[in-house]
Amino acid sequence: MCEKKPYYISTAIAYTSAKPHIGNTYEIVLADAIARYKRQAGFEVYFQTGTDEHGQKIQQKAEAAGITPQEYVDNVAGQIKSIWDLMNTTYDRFVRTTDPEHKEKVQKIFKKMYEKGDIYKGKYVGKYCTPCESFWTESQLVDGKCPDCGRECVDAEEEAYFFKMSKYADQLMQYIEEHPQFIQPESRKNEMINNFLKPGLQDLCVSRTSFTWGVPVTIDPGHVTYVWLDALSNYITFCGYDPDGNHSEHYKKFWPADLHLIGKDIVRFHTIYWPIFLMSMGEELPKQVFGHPWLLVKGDKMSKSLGNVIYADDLVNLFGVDAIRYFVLHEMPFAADGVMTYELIIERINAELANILGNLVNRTIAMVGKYFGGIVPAPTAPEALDEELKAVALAMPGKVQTKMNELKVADAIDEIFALLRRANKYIDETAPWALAKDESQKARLGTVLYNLLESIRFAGIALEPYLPDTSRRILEQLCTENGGLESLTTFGVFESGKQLGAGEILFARLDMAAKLAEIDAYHAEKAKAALPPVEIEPYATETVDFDTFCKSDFRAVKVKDCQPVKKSDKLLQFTLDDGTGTDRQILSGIAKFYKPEELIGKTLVAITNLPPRKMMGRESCGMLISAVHTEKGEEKLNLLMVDDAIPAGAKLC
RNA sequence: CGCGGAGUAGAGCAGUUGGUAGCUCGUCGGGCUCAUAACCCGGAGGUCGUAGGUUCGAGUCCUGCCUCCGCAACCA
Repeated sequence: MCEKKPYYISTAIAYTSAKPHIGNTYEIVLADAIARYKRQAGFEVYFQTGTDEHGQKIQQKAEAAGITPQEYVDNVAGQIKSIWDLMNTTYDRFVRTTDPEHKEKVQKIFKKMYEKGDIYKGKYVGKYCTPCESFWTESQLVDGKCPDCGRECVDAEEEAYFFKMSKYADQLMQYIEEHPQFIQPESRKNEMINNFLKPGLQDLCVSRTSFTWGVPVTIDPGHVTYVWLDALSNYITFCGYDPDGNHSEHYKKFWPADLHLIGKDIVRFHTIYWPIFLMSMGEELPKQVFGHPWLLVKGDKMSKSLGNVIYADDLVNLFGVDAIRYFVLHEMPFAADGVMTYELIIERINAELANILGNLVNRTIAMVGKYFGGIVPAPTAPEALDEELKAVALAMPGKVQTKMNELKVADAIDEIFALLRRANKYIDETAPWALAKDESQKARLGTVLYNLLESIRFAGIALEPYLPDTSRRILEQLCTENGGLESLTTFGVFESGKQLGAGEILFARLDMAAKLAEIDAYHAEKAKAALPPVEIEPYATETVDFDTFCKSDFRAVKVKDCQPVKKSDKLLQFTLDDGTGTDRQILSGIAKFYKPEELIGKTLVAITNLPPRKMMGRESCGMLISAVHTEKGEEKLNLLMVDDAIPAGAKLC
């Protein structure tokens, strides 16, 4: 047995500024599907993911939260890892750029580049917004003013280290031309060449002095390493690269990476800066960078301001892991952005997972139970009709391989579903229920069911990279092991004579309206839980002078009678004893909070010298005083009730 | 004229070197009853964004125009 071929796949490391949404999560699921497939195809896979934890934004967020940056990133990195785990992803290593070993290596890399002359000290010239303490480029300014605060910016400069990008431009251009697969998809490659390489690369500023949360530059205290130099290095520092040259066996085996899987928004960093950094270090370049498209919600980019952010954990709660894996993997085109809506998810689950896959497995197992007592029959009576089904099954693994080698995961899944569709058709063609009525057709019936079970086994194994949990459940129902792709070279490997169980529903059909209502309720509940427990009105910033305050005549009043006001769902009508001997009538919009009868006899507080006002045709002379606050987003009100020992009419001052 | 991509059936998409327009969903009709009202078959629905050109023949090649989108260099 020859040694397995290595395959190194990475995702971009996630920036720990906030919890990742389903669009971010798509990347790890896609990488996982590829990694699982490569393992299945016999590669020794190294799958690395993790978090990018430095930068000004994180420092600011931590300050705002009143915690240290390290505490902040520990928390977010934990959230990210738990979502990766929830999605059932099989990364081999989860790396974090705050790892001391990584930081030390980055420092050495920086120094090495500096000593080589690729990094030099210069001056960064730009626009500076003094109140914001931020540098901006001309192009970032909005109408010549700070994009953050809108105030004037001034010309300013600061010391900084620059990387000589142009030195390696020709070399990179040549690499891109000689390796047509390097940048995928093609349109991104054109973008990079035309927008960046052809006009000529400018030197890149690779240090910052405006904040401290980063990898310190050893040769010049006060400077921290540019986050991209820090972040991109993760692909080698955690793989066993040693700036001093004593690389680990792991590094020698896996570098250069076979695939950096990243979002299309950061293609530039991975196909220009990163290769050039590697050239400077004298290391080989990754074989391929794939800038995957984005997952849009109803055609819009997910963003907090649009309020359309969808998180993976919520989706998993609502639909289950494999349904969501299936959706993102199958619904995303290779190069264009994919669209996600709840309606679409439900449609896909019903039409494909429940109807085509789940129902096929279920009806087949049910027939084996009904006609053979659950014992797997032997295929003793083949007919010409069977050949087409067998041919589709046997061709499927090769078709999947072709698609997966092009990273066309959605198309690969379609190839497996083509077999499932063909199997459903085969049932119709052979009509097992008709064969069952004729005892002389028993062997033929058994053969038909065997062919179906074997086809399901093919699909079950092939689905493992995409729907790992479902794959396992299918094979469990067939009482067989996952024999890997090598068990899919012959049709007829499935063992007959075994006793199968009753079978279980793999994916239940969802009722569109009911599920959408459930989703609404879920989000409403969640939104409520996220609201602050108690919220109070902001304090008045204006002062009121003492004389003005004294003009308000507050009195203790006793409730003689209280009645709801007809045709009003808010108002209560109070008859009050205010100590004058004449009843005072006040209307108050608190019916939502109190029942009239529970207030009779209580001693309340009212302001009595407001001008009388008509409400619903009745006069209100004054206003009852209440305390108001918000609880879990809900308005709460409590009438101010005072000691019953206080006589009616007593003045409050 | 900054660069690039896209415009094909109600929706989402395929259409390699130019040779009779396909797939999935939806919709309508039929079949079947093993199964999760599922599965199977069939129909309707497109002047392939637009105007020209090359050609015996253009969704495919060329040119102009319209619309949408991505990128445009230190916001990581």
